Amino acid sequence: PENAIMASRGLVLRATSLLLCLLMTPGLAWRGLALVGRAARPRTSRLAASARRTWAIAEDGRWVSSAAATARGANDVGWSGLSREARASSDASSVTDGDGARLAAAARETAAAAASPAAEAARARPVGDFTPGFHDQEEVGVHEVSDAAEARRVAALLCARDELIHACDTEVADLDLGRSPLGQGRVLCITVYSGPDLDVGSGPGKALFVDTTEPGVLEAFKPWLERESALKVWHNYGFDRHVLYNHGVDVVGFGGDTMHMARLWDASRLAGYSLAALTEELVGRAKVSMKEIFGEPKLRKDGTPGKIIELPPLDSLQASPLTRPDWVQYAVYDAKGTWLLYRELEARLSRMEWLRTRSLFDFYTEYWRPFGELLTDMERAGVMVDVRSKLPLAQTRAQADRDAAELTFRKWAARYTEAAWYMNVGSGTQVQTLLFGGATRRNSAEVLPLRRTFKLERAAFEELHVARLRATGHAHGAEAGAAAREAAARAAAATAAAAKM
DNA sequence: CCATGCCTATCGCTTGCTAA
DNA sequence: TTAGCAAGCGATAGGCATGG
Repeated sequence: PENAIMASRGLVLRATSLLLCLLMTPGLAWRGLALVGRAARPRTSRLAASARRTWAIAEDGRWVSSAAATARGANDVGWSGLSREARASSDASSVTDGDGARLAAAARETAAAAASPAAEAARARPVGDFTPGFHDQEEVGVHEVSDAAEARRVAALLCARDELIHACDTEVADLDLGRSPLGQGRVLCITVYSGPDLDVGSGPGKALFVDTTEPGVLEAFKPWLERESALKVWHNYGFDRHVLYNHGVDVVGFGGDTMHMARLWDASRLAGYSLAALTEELVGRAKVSMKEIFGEPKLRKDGTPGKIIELPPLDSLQASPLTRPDWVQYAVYDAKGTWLLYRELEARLSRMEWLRTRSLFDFYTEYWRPFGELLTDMERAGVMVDVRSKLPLAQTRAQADRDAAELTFRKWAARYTEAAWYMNVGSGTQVQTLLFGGATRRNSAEVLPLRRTFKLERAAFEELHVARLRATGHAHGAEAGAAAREAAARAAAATAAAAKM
């Protein structure tokens, strides 16, 4: 249709998980039901809780968690100051080898030692049961690909290893997380882990860090990414496929999506389906978030660090020699995590029966995997919406329907509590008070308040009041307006009186 | 001493989301 | 479908400096 324009790609993207839910077989639905009882298990593991902790440096130079630091009154020894120092010494020791994480850790230790001689002893056994964040993580061996010639060489080697399953991930800059990755986002790097056997010249079992900000590198990898017979597994394939498509790379050779596989394995996970949660739980591999590794406290006007942690632009984390080693480790860690998770989920699904003689992994391979590929095609195409003629009509109709439903609700609610006529029907808190005020929570002794007071804009009040008078047939036209103003004045006087008390 | 302005932190409520 | 969570936002409290 000539007037139709493309819209709502985000809508399609969001429909992905819903569609996957709809695909559930009866067997799966039953499984989901049975798992509800698991809700009682601890939501957060000890590891996850520790990873979320922030760290400070005490006067004696030792690392302490923020809670402990506050208790000692040591939280004023700003850790951002130390972090800068650490980076300065990391710079001084010339970051040239790929051994970034260890180097940065050493730099931090140097800085800590400089802060106090007592730190030397403390360094061997840090306060608490773990060392700070990121450097707890296993270090992944890396083969860096940073120029076109090397990219061509490595991509050719990959093309010769179609028997392997290659786990891939990307890091992306210039992305608005609230919007679809189609048409926005710049791929900074691709990371690949193909198992312990692949050796591209620097030894077996290395992960690849492919720097796509260098000219010609992505082009050199394009043939492998577009190679149907090279099976690549991802965590949330759609996202990576779309951002790569922005660069003219049409990824095919879909080997699997660990997010979808996890959904098939357990469709009712309270912890969700993030790579971090799944790898921690299924392969016992903790992950520290980007914000915790690279976040810096926002400086207040007076220069002292504030409480808000900000993430620098991601392209600068990759480009700066101070952060690049940690960045490479971070990126590669996810690719290896995806590979490990794939293997684990393959094993778990293979142990689950489907059609008596077959397994849920067969089901995944035969149905969900091709459907996963199809879904990304659908997302790419989007949904045609006739914005000029159909959409305004649909909107008008939807709004009228909603207004009518709201009026019905107000009439009903006001029969029980007069003030409910004026409530914000979109507020969960207000609806909760109306329906459950005075009730006791199932899991605790807490009793929901029987009565709560909510603020209301004068204009909104007047509008609702007019609607109320109209609905109850007490007044019409100008009369209603006058009544509303009167009521508003009464309400304002009451509020003022209450404020004085 | 008080008023004022600027700033940050925090609170309560709404909203959107369940991935990245 | 649902509960629970967290981001975002406006309102507000409180710290601090300045100025009369």
